[in-house]
Amino acid sequence: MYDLRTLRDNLDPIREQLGPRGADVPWDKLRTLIEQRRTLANQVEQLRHELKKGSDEVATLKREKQPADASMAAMKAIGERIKTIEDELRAVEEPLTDLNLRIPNLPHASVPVGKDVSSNTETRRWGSPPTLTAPAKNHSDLGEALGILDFDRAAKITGARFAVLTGSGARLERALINYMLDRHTTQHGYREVLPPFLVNRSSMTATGQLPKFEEDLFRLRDEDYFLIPTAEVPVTNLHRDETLNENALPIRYAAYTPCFRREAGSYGKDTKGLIRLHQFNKVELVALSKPEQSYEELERLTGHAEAILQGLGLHYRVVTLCTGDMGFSAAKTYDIEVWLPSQNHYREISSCSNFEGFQARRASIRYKGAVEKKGAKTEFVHTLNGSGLAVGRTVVAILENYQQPDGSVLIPEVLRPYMGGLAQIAKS
RNA sequence: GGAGAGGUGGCCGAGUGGCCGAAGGCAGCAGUUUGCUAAACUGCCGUAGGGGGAAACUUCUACCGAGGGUUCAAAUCCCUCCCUCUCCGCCA
Repeated sequence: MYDLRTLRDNLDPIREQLGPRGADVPWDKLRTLIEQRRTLANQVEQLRHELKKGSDEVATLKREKQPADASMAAMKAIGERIKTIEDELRAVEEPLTDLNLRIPNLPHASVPVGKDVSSNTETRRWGSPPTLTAPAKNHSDLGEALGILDFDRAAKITGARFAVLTGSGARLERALINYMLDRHTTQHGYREVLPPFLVNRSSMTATGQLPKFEEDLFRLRDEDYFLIPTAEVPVTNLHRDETLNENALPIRYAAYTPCFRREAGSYGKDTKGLIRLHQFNKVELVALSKPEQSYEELERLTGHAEAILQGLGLHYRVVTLCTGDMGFSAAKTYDIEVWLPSQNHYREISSCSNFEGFQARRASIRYKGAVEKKGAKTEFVHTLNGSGLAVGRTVVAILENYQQPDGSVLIPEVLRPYMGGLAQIAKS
């Protein structure tokens, strides 16, 4: 969503900067609606001014016990005109707001231009792939053989794209959640949040999931509530409709939540295993910062997500997404991709984005200076978030990268305290 | 789920049709007084959008939970929805 005045004055530059991202925006219609809205709103304002003056006259006349019928009749006519024009205004504003909510964010100048994944750029790598003495097995075969993953029963009790973890598998998932949260809260300065997993339509609109991507979400039948696709939604919305004090920034939250996604349009992709599920666990990092510090904050936040992989000893690379591959709300995104031996390539395990003021405008999250300065304007904060990390995919990476020739899996050192000292998952 | 009460500015709280963007108080800011602190006194003190001005500022419009309606005129009357509180029931 854009400020209407900004949009009106910069429609062509915005269109140009969005490039292919703005391909499905009906620009001419948008331009027409903006102009119509302006004209109608001006008319309504003027008429209301007349009405207000006229009504005051009526009040004066009545107080002085003088006849007011003529004024009343005139004002009635104006009132009717206002009503007519207001209806027209509504008929313009509704589609205008809807269109405005469907325009994606502008990419930051440092983002590589391109139309798909082929234009993403690798920014850095850490570590190296493990040396396996036997051919790499994939995580679902390993997990099923170890008796810690059960996809058949998950399909029975729910359906495709769900998983059951049992025994050391369930404990590994829980250990990872705790390890991630502990590091982010005690070493990286985040405040832990445990939010609702269902949110309302306003929250989904504020962070950009709605109105454009409703088919990706699970929605309750009897209430207008949605299952969260990421903790980004409830956590960013903590401060919706608030004006924060400048001193409070930056605000950093870490939240564990399950995430629910319809995965519409991904039929046939990653059908096996834990990679793409309708429900998965994630520890999410969310930050609110002053605009001038948000890119510094993005680097920091990405580093915090990387620190988890480093702690676990997992090889990864960081990729800067190009303009065509970024999500709707993002101004800049780094994907962190972990090495998966069975696939012999990197898979996304975290996505860290700066949304600049895009979500903050939709959510009305602003800040103002601590000391009231003359001309100090209340401004929108910048919002950021990143996975730190997707827990299920971390389990995948551990199973595959730490697999042994006998089918057992070593537990990374840092997790052992969270696993009751367990050093290895073997078939029991 | 049933019954009742209520949502007004940063906070408390008055306002049941017009002179109300809204009394009064608290907090905040500026000043006077004061040996210091405190107190007292005076003034200022909401947000958003449009017009004018280099700016200080000025003017118009909107906003009293949200959205509709009645009326010349709505914080105030009517309808729908949301939220909070109290009691009862149920429940982890």
